[in-house]
Amino acid sequence: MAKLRNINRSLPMQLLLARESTMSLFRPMLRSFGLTDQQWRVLRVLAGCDDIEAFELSQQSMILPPSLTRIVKNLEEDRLVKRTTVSEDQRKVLITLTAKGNRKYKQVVPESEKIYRSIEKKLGKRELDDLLKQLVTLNKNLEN
Amino acid sequence: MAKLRNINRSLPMQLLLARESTMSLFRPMLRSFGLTDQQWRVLRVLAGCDDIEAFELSQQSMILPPSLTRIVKNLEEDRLVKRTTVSEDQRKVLITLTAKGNRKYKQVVPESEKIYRSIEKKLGKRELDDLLKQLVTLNKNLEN
DNA sequence: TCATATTACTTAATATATTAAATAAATCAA
DNA sequence: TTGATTTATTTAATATATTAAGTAATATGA
Repeated sequence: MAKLRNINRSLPMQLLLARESTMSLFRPMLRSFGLTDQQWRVLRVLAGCDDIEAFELSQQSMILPPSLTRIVKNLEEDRLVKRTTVSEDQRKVLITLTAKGNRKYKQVVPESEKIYRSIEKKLGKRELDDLLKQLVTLNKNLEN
Repeated sequence: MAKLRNINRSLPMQLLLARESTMSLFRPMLRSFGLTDQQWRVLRVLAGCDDIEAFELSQQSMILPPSLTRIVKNLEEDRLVKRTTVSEDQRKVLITLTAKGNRKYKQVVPESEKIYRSIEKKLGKRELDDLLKQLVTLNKNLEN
């Protein structure tokens, strides 16, 4: 009978485990700021630009459009982001960070970096850089 | 102002992207068998043992207990798994694969391996093994 | 120009994730 | 032995993921 590979040899499983191991270090910090993982991904992208179209935000934050619709709605209710429509193309929606959103972002950044440096310390900077390089290569080679 | 690292240098983001790139290759196949990602993770663990306690299944499938409760309930409605309670400790629940569940598992395995080999071909076996080794190390070093 | 197709986003439906609280069985301590 | 604690699982509440369908604005072509 055909047997499936062991979990230790399964790329999808090891990636899932790695993502979880890593995020579990950041999650308590994000929650202490009242943010979910996904909300933070959105704020992070928005902090890197003046404004951005919904589709582009979806790509960069790796959140599918239907989820993004609700996440942005919730962030808007918290006054962290603002939505406007583009007059030249009324289908499009522009999303921007509010001043409050920017303050929140600036509060989280140093805490996030602190955690990141603790990971660097645990793994070794060289090993981490090497792993990152391999992941970037993987992602390049698998993108369809 | 403190600036956050670029996404290309963010381990959590690259892991998320890698997991997505990889799973997007398996997902259509799993859906064609009427399975979600998580349902497949559960079947896969169950196929490796006669029966298993809910907590242990939760660990091995990397699904939190509350999610597992519903996933197992759905799989039970599809007659792919069976639940029984342990007489020595009535708190515990044992989950087993049914004959139907085992047939489903055996159908999926060769298709899954086929996709895995196509990934090996795209990335190179040596590179893939190396990446896996690094991920296993990462997971070992970050487990609390 | 006007029907058709495409684009950008939203809504809907079902499944899963996360955290907290609840339940019930088993264990422990006085 | 019994009241308190712990363990194993489930329920509940809110947030997100995934796929399909819907809506409205824009672009395209005869």
